Amino acid sequence: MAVNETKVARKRAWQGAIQDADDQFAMKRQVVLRTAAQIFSRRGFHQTTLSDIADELHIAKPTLYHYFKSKDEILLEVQQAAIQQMLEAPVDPKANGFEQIRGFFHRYVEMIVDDFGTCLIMTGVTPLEPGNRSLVRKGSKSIELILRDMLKRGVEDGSIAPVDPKIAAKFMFGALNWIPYWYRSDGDLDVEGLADRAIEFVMRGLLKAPG
Amino acid sequence: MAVNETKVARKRAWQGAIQDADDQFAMKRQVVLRTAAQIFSRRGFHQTTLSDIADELHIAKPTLYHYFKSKDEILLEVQQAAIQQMLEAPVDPKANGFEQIRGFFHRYVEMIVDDFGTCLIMTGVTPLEPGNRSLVRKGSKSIELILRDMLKRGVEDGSIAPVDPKIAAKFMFGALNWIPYWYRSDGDLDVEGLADRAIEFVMRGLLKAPG
DNA sequence: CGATTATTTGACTGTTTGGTCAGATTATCG
DNA sequence: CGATAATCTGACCAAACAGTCAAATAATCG
Repeated sequence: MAVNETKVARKRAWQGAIQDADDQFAMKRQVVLRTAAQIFSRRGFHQTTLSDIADELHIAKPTLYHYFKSKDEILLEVQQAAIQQMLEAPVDPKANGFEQIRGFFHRYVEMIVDDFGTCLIMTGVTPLEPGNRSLVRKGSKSIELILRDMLKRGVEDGSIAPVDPKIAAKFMFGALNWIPYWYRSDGDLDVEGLADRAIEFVMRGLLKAPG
Repeated sequence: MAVNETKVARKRAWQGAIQDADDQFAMKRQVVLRTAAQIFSRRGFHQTTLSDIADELHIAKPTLYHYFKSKDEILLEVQQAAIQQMLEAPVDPKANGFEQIRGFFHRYVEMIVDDFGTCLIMTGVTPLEPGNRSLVRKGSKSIELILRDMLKRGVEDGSIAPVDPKIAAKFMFGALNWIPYWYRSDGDLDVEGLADRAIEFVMRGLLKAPG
């Protein structure tokens, strides 16, 4: 049963059965973050108590405070992880706009179906305290600006049709950001297939010569 | 100042200055729902206290319980209102799939930029208690099925390109559902303009003969 | 007017839950 | 082993907040 496998894996991860891990502390933090991200996404931030997270990990609530200073910090780190995954992705500087955009969306879909990315979208930034909220907003904005620049580049180098980068980016992100609300990775469509479909849908409007 | 105008209007509405209204009770309920929807969308359901809503209306918290039996019921009615707005919209049975879809999206954009629709999307159903959550999910599903049927019709009557109605609908709704997260009706783009852009983006993938 | 009903509210309660803390347990290492 | 540090936890606290209730006020109507 998949559920029990997950539980076993989680317990093993927590107890440090993975021998070659050097930094237990950092590793356990990661396990907390992943678990929290999953529960936050499923039940919502405010419907999830710290005890819920602790129970899932078979530890006591105060133990969480050994690794994080607040519930808010947990959510912040989850979301920052998702954002960083996008920001540190390499971009081929030699590719034209169209190709860069396709690569960008491929990474974006992968990011967003991951626990952290899903939590970034489904939980949103509203639960965060103002300071942290601004941080995440800033990160999200950076990601958006990357796409906008690629769109501009594509229009200029003629690899895509002339579009308003601001508006186009909004609709495109919308189509992709909604994925966590309906996509289940255990269904017919695997992540690769999803990415293909998503890219096809979202980029059709960018084609110059129709086909 | 727009804010103060809103406040005055709200107070007037509450106090029943609108003379020709017959049913004060029903009217005040509506005012509560609109106000709640706005605050829920802005701050999130759990960040909004009933006192917040009451304060905005210049009434006391217990007064709200004269009109609604719980916070949950308020959210439920807000979301049901949005859904009903879509479900009761007329569909031209003589139009082909393409035209029906365009009309559908136009109404959908109007619904979603409204307080109720925005709250439906931004607050989501997770805060609702299970029974009510199912109700709203069911309504949303009905809306989705309407679009799917139109897509199927369009493919069959040849007015749109052959697409998988299920997947296409998901991406299309995504692009539109994300609107509340970025669109401000007080900016350059008015609702009509937004609807045009949205429909253009979302329907480009449905065009058979390109152009 | 007086009486009946609808509307409103100040004061209160019960519960939930994020967060704390002192002490227990376990691991590390000289 | 013994001591020092890291990890973990049971018991507790304080604040926030949905919801209650008895009583006050306002509206309706004979």
